[in-house]
This record gives sequence, structure tokens and C-alpha cells, in this order.
Amino acid sequence: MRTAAELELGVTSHIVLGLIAEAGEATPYDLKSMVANGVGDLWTVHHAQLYALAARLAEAGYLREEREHEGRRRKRYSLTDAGRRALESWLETSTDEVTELRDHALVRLFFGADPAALAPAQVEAHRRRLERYESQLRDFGSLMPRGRALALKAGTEHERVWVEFWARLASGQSP
Amino acid sequence: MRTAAELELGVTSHIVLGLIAEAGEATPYDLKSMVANGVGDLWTVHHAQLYALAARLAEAGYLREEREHEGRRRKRYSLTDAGRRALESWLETSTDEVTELRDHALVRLFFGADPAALAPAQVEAHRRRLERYESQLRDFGSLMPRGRALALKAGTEHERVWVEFWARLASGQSP
DNA sequence: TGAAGCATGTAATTTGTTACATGATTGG
DNA sequence: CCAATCATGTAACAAATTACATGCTTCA
Repeated sequence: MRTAAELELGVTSHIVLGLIAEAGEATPYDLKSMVANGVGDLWTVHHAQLYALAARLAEAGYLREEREHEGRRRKRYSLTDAGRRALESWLETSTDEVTELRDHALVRLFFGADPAALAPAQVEAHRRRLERYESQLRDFGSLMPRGRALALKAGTEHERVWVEFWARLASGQSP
Repeated sequence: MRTAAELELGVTSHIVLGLIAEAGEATPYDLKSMVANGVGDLWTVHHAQLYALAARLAEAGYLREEREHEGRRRKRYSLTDAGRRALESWLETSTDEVTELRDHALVRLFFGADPAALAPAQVEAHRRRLERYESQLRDFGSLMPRGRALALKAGTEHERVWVEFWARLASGQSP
């Protein structure tokens, strides 16, 4: 068994730690719903990943694993001290990493795809997402933790840029 | 050997096809430089991946593989008809996929990190990148293919949003 | 009561990442 | 000519994605 110090944790692992910290304890399935609930918009985590990841984190000493007694005897996970420390130190460290756009439609554009062919679906999709973010923010913004609201705020701003970008292309305007 | 029709190609594969289409032919190492030259900002592709990927695409019939005769006898790849068709049909199809932000600093924020701790490095990093994009656009914008310029344009707009976002947080302003 | 669908999970496969290694070139 | 650096590549490992299962509810 690897000790906690040896295993380098990626973003996804920290997401799991973060979610469990909030919930107190959770089964992988719970995690799945929690992801769907918010972070999922920021960073995709497939549900199948969560089982493996939680097991790995437990093995490495970041999570405590216990089996339920009723029903399916599912595994519930909670943070160990090491887990809490790992999460906290992650939250405290700054990063100058800058993520690439990683946008499917934009890569196509890059390689010469016709903007007019891509734009309508993109405008549509981004507009929808923008609306979702805005309404979440409007309806629950004041209730959610600040970080969450900030992330949503960032989300809306980027979506607005996308909508404008593709809308311009849809209407045949230059850059 | 799998036939071309069976293998589902991801974005990274299409990037390889796109780059080879431009160059006519290329070794995996050439691809590496080409990636560094532009798409890399949009979508990371590690150089180690390129060897495996090119081999896989050749095996699947999308690329023709021939060995150089001099020196290291490296493998050079060029598009087959199937490869060209795959690339073209990819370029022609629209997508309503909307990529998540996938931003390291933002996930931290989401989980409660202190904005003031993250903001300075982020402002710095995004500002640098913004400047790079802007100067590329200014200096070569009119020379590059339209799609490339558009991608850069999108990049600068997003970077601007990031800079403003983090700058506000750095100065302690609310959302 | 049985069909639909959500809850819950495992396994296989594919991709991406890191680490390492060696050959070639070149400025000092 | 030698140390540094770039070119070139392979192998091992970790993570993500897809596919497939099966149990549990629920409501027609």
C-alpha cells in the first residue's frame, strides 16, 4: 500500500475530497449526484471513475471506507486526517496553470471548417447554457457559498463571450 | 486490422489528420512542432502520444506510413484517401458540444479557496497569455488562415474575461 | 405483474501522462 | 572536444471512457 505522501493527487481526486468534505460522508453514487449538481459544469467526472477513484484514495489513506449494513452494503467514504490535510493544502496553494480552451467547435474552425456551418448550433448551445447559469445565479446566487457563486459568475462571462463570438460568425460578420 | 470504418476518431486524431493534411507529410516529431506552433494552445497533445496515435491511424488505414532511408530512418506519414475523407467529414459536421471550463484555479474557488490567494498568479498568467495572443494576432493575423485567426480571436476574448475576473478578485471587489 | 427506468456497480478498452533513454549538434 | 541542449523515441503507468450488468421501484 502506498502511503499518502507518495500518491500525487490530480484535480479529480481533489474534487472527490472536496465533495466528501462537504457531505461528511458519501457513497460513490452520492458523489455522482453531487458532481451532476455543480462541479460537473466545470470539470467532467464520469460516474465509473468515482468507484475506482474513491477506492484508490482510501487505499492511499485519504479516505476511510466502511460498508453499510443494510441493503446493498454499499461503501461509504469519509475523510481521514490525511485527506482533510490534502484538501486544505490544495485549497491553499496557488497555481499559474492556465487551461487551454479545448473547444470542439473551435478546433474545427482552426483547421478550416466553415464558420457558418458551426455557428448556429453553437450559438444555440451556449445560449442555453448561459441561461441556465444566469437563472441559477439569480435564483440561488445569494444562498450558495461564495466560491460557487464566483465559479458560476465566471461561467456566465465565458458563455457570453461564446455566444457573441458565434453569433457574429453566424451573421457573417468578420472577427 | 481494424478497418477505417470501425475506429471512432477523437478530437486528437483529427488534429493529427489536420496537421498532416497541411504539411503533406510529417514525422511524429514534425507533428510535435506543429502542435507547439498553434493548436497546442487550444488542445494539448503530448509528444509521446503522437507516435502511438500516428501508428494507430496508419494501422486503421487513415495514414500511409513510409520509412526514411537516410539517417534515423524515421517514419513519415501522409494522408490516405480514407484519412482525407475522415478529416473532411469531421470539418463539415457541426457539433452542439459545449466544453466545460476545466480551470484549475476555478475549481479551487468552487471548493472554497481564498480568492485573494489565487488571483495574483492567475492575473499574471492570463495577462501574459493575452499579450502573446494579441501580438500574434497583430503581427501575423492578416497572414494566417482565417480559422486560425478566429481561434486566436476567441482566445483573446476569453483571456480578457479571465484577466478581468481575477483582477476584480485580486482587488477585493465582489463578483 | 411486468416493463420502464433509475440506482448501482464492474470490466474492458482507449487515451493521456510521466519517466526515461539515446543519438545528433553546436556554441564555447 | 565536451557540456548543454535539442531531436527522437519507447515503456510504464494513471486516468478517462465505454460497455455491460443486475438489482430495485413504481406505476400502468
